[in-house]
Amino acid sequence: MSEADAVARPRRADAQRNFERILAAARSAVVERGGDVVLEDVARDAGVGIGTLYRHFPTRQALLEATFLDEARELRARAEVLAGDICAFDALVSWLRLQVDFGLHGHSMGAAVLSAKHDTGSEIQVACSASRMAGNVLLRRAQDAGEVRAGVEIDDVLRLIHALVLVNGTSPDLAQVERMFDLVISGIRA
Amino acid sequence: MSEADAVARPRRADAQRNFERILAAARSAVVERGGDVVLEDVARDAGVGIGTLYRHFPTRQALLEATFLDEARELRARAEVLAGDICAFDALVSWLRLQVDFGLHGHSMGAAVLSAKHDTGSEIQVACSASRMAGNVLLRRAQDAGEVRAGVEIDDVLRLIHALVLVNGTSPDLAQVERMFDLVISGIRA
DNA sequence: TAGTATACGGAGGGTACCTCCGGTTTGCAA
DNA sequence: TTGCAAACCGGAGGTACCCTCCGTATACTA
Repeated sequence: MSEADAVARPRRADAQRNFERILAAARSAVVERGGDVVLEDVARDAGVGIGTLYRHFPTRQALLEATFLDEARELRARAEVLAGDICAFDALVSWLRLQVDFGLHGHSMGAAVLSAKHDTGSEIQVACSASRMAGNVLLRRAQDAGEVRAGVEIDDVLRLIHALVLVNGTSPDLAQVERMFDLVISGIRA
Repeated sequence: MSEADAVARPRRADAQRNFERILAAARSAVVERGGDVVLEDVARDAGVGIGTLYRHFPTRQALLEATFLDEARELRARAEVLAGDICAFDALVSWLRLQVDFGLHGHSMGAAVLSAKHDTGSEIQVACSASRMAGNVLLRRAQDAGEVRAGVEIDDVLRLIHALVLVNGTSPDLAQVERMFDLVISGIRA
């Protein structure tokens, strides 16, 4: 049922090539222009017609999600590494800070995408879920260590962090972002 | 230098009437459709041409700010009332919750507008400043009572609250909003 | 190499934004 | 009251972006 299965019949070579070109163009466009990319520009940068772009990514959202997929996967991987850290609380904080860094450093759309609702089973949904679960491990560990208040849920924390990123999207005041981040961290602390 | 002074020469009667009609239409449009109102619809609802709308409100932002002006003023007034409360902490929390309620209950654009940069001296900027200062009184009082951590700044708290509202703009899960709000409150608590 | 499923691309229709300017209305002065 | 200049109105139209549709081109298969 997953999209990976749907590619059982391999794509034509040109289609595969264009898919990758579009994604690459979209990535750099999102990095430098944020979430309100002009899709026609992406197509042009990719050396592809607008129709081709829309065939591969039926909606604007689909393209942005694809752009964000790598990031979601890396966040999961990082969480799993951090789960081996000695200090449970520091590990959690590091992971959360990573979300802020990712969000601010170009991929400002990440937060918006992450906080949106996705079709169950979509690649991005799966990746986000996995990332969230990995984060949840960090959270629970910190709670077991008595360093994070009981009752705090990973979804709420993440959503708050993403909100923080979103509102500081363009031209962020890094000092303020830092203080707001600290505010959130204080909020979860036991 | 304020806009109020600029109206020294009174507007023509029809201009005044249209100004108010447009504002009224914009308000109800924003309440039911959020920040991405279609300005042409607003003009039609106001019984006015699109050109007239743009003369009174040169930019989309200007219209939204005008829409939000009352809210900003009321938030200030509420803060000043709450400053008389017995419990400083409760007063602050009530005021912050008010921001969430206002933000969620239709005026979902409020947060976005509030968190944007405005021209110094503009009506909205003045109103926001006043509101923020009134809120700051509540915060300082709670800090003096030892109920809020020292070092917490009103700007950071408000921005975080507005971020919260923004990210829960359309179809908010009220229970989650509540939990996120609690998270913020815990974050400022001494 | 020929046939076919697949993919390409851009013209074009739709929506919303904002500007511009000819025509109209209003308020004031005589 | 009447005339006039300033102020105002309204919508046509240019721009930008979105997304769809379908005739043409291309890559795979036999």
